[in-house]
Amino acid sequence: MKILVVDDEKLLVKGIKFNLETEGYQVDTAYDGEECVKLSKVNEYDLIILDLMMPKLSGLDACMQIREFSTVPIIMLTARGDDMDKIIGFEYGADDYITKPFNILELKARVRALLRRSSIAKDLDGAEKLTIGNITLDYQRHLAEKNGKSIELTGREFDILELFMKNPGRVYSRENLLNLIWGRDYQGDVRTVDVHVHRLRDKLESDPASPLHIITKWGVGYYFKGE
Amino acid sequence: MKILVVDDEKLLVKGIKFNLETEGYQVDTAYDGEECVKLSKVNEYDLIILDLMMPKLSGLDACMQIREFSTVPIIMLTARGDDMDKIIGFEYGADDYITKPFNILELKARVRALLRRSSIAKDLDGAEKLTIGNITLDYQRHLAEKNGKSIELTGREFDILELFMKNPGRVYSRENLLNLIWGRDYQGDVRTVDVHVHRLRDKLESDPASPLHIITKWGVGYYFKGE
DNA sequence: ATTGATTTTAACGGATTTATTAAGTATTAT
DNA sequence: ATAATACTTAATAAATCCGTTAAAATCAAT
Repeated sequence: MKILVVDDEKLLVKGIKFNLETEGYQVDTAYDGEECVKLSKVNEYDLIILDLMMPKLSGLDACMQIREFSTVPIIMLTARGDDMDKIIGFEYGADDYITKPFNILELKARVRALLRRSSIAKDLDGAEKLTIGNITLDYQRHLAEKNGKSIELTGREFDILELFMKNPGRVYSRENLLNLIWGRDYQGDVRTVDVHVHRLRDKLESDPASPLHIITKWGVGYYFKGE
Repeated sequence: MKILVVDDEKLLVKGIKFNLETEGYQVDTAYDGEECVKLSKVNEYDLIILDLMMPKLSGLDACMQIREFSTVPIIMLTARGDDMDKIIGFEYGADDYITKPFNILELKARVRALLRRSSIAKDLDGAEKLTIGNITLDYQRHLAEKNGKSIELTGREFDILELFMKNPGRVYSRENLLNLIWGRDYQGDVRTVDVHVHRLRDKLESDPASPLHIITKWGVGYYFKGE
């Protein structure tokens, strides 16, 4: 398991590196956002730990750039109070966050949890698949499967379903989805989301009128239910 | 709330103890690292305040030893300049630190912050949750849980329950609730509150007619009771 | 016990949110 | 360039929630 640790406080980076290495992980380090993006383009990391405040390129920007080409799990490090709201909303594509100063045991626990969660993605024969309940997402063929049957998905449909399936149960507002899937600078109608969800249901649900997997949280948004 | 204060300056320890006791905390004291570790093995402290420089066993070593068996929040006391790097950088497991000489008000504030933090916690899935007694509010799934069972809540219901659970025992008048949840300028009937409370009870209480959690303070309002 | 005030409960209609459909625009492939 | 596919917008229908009302039940005090 290969982890990249990025922070401009070199001592902190060394501390984390040391701790994670004793856990048996292979750890690379970087000290600013640019280096982080560069490294993660070249290497296949299983996890990235990323500080929010950094020179050259902030953690949030780095996170967004990485998300352009990778779905690697990212843990954000933040000072208490920072831009907490935005991070908690996970609008930038981070998977988890920890507030500084933190307890190294907590960091280890979260690293373990995220790696376990995402390791489901890389299946048996190296085939990149994500399965929740009786629905499987096939990354290589870029489609979904349900009870063995293939379901063709368009680009947007695939992205939405992937986000949902990576965090089953978690409710995403329409604004959330626009930010995460369409991008933060997208200036479109929120109702667009409804239509895409509708088409996803048409393809995925046995009875689209009373969906079992893509569920509406009234007044809030949508979420994915495993089974 | 039980706090352990450890420092070899006995006067300082007594001062802190006195101040924290006036805040309503129960305070134990120790004067070296060994005693600190021994005491924290026997007692369930909610917080430990630990000096860096101490005879027998330094604060850092004590901190590490405690971390072997406990995740209790720890605040380190350090002289300015001390081994700051190690505390900030190498993460021996302290949750916060204060440099001596310090202002007692600041210490109190940090104690409060650390103790409060433990109530709104994230579980290993990174989910934000607020738990009081056997009822849990799950922010990401936007619902409540009771004894492991999920309870769907509407928008208003969620807001009311959140306010209640953030201040258990505190009584809110109907006017209070209208101001806090509906907004200061809302011009509606106060009976609306009754109806929402009723619906909440229907979902949350085993026997809604004799509620255990959302309690009526007759002639005053409603409050939340943990267990 | 009776009375008056307060709270609980149930039901209804309006308001808001979501689902559905269809038509228009953009993108991609041939 | 044309056709096919994907995406967005807009309009209408359906579902859900919310606030009001009024009657029933409960409580506190005389």
